[in-house]
This record gives sequence, C-alpha cells and structure tokens, in this order.
Amino acid sequence: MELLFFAYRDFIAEPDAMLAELGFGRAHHRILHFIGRHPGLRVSELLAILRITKQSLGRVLRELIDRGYVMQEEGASDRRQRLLHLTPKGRELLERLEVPQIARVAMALKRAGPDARKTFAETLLGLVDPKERQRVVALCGLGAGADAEE
Amino acid sequence: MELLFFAYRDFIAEPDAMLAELGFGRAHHRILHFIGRHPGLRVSELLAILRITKQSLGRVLRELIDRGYVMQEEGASDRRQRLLHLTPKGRELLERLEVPQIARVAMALKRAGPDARKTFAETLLGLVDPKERQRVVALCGLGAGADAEE
DNA sequence: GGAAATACGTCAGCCATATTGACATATTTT
DNA sequence: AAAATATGTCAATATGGCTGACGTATTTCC
Repeated sequence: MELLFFAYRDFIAEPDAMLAELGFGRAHHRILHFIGRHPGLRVSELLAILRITKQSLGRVLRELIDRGYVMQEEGASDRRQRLLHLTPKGRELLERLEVPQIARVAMALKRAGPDARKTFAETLLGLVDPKERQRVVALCGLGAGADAEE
Repeated sequence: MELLFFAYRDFIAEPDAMLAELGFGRAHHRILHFIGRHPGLRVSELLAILRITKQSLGRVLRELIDRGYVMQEEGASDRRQRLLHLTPKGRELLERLEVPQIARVAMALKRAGPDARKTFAETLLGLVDPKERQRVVALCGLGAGADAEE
C-alpha cells in the first residue's frame, strides 16, 4: 500500500513540474490524456471517467480550449454534443508530458521481469471497482492479448 | 498509465468516504498511515516522505492531535524532536480505514495469479525514483523475501 | 406541435490542501 | 556564545474539488 503511494507520487512528479511552468496543473494533464487517447470524447463521458462535476471540469477545460490545446466539434448525429479533440499544440504538449512517464513504466516493467506487464496490468485492474472493470478494460483498450502501450 | 489512474482512484475512494464523515480528508489518512507503520516517526521524516511543507503538515497534524488521534513524545536523545505515535483511537481509525483497502489488494493479487505480489511490488518499486528506492524499501520493510503486508 | 428530457455551459460561494515567506522557540552542536 | 537544527505558527495565495441554481440548444416523446 505504501508502495502504491510512492509509485504514484513519483510517477506524477515529472509532468507536474512541466505543467506548473505553463500555469497548468495535474487536472489539465488528465484531461489532455483522456482526450488524446479517445478523440471525439463527449463531455459527459469525460466527466464519468474523471468522476468530477461539470463545474470542476468546466474551468479547466475552458483554459485548455482558450489557450488552444483542445478543440470542440459539434456532434454529427446529435448537435448538442461537444466532441473533444486535441489540437496539434495539445498533442505536442501531451507527448512531451508523457515521454518521461512512458520511459519510467517501460523501465519498471523491464526491471520486474518478462511477464511483468501482464501481471501488473491484471493486478491494477483488480484494484478497480468490479463494476467499473468492464468499462475500464474497454477504455484502456486491453483487448484479449493485453499488449501495446503501458 | 490509464490503469494506474483508475486503480489509484478506486483504491482511495472508500477511505475517503469514511474520512469525509469525520471531517477529515485524504491528508489525514496519509499521516495516520505513516505514523501507524512507523511509530516514533519524527516530523522531519514525515515531511520528507509526504513531500509537503511543514506548514501544510502543520494544520492537518494539529487537527489529528487536538482530536486525540495522534500523540507527540519528546525525543529521548534529542529533546527538540517530537516523535509521533497513534493513540488507541488513532489506531482504531486507521484500522477501519484500511480494512477495505487491504481486502482490495488481497483480491487483486489473488486474481492476478500466484506470484503477482512479487511482480507487482517490483514494478511499483521500479516506478519510484531510483534515488529514492533504497529509502522506500527500508520504509516499506521489503526485506529479502518481500513478504507480509501489501 | 408542444412538453419533457438531455447535453452542455456558467455564475457564485465554499472547502481542503497545497504553496511561499517570515518569524519564534527550544535545543543541540561547534 | 554563536550557529545550526527541529519544530511550530502567522499570513497570504493558488488549485482543484464541491453544491446549488440557472440558462440554452437540441432531441425525444406523447
């Protein structure tokens, strides 16, 4: 349990420092991340993923839009929807933020042995609420083989 | 990476809810946790672990002391030190907070197979800053065999 | 075609937790 | 005695959550 705390603390530290220079926070990173991985994400889906209120999301998302990191697109089938996309600028920032994290995960998995990826992913998934697991699996693209990405 | 977010989110959720009822927050839990596992912890050590400023710690620690969850003891060899301990009330609360978390981890490890514990711990440790690892190993009591606890 | 439900946005105020900077006190070290 | 250390505290500020209320555009349903 303590390990989980330390790992999360250090995992988050590098991007946090970069974000701070831009006047952003961790919340901005999370939003960029999920939009980046799921282009065309609806606002309501993002709220469900993050488990925050729309008011909380609102302020942070507004900053990202105003400063040109995120774009909104009107839904094709439902014009009430605002489908979220990263701009090239947003993609570039996300990339920069996550390079150190990806490297860190890759190193940790290498260090822990050949089938660490699978075991690690399975265990983390086991920590997620059982009711949520299916959705998380879908979101993370953990298909049959559970490969690619971290 | 997304998995890490979801796992951490759900791992934290139960104690958070209990704490909220007492008017406490996540910060109180972290402090109880580390004092609980390391009785006699010094304030400066706690600050280094949590990576927060003493002002931030101050308020939260004060509440825990004032409400009878934590005691301070004068250092034997150095009377400037305030060694931290849980009161019985503090131990009782910590226990209640962590029962669901321990169960959750146990289930996740079971689900992920026989040597999940070792692989999981190794991977998490790999995520920690290399410079910090030694200290974390010592703190978490991950001796040779890496057994007991989570 | 009009009412209700949905998707989203926004205003205002509150709380928890973190920050920096400055300063106080007791104690130990040099 | 002076300096360094361990801790505590005051004040101001920022971030990122929250609740509640309300507004608007659009879709759905009777």
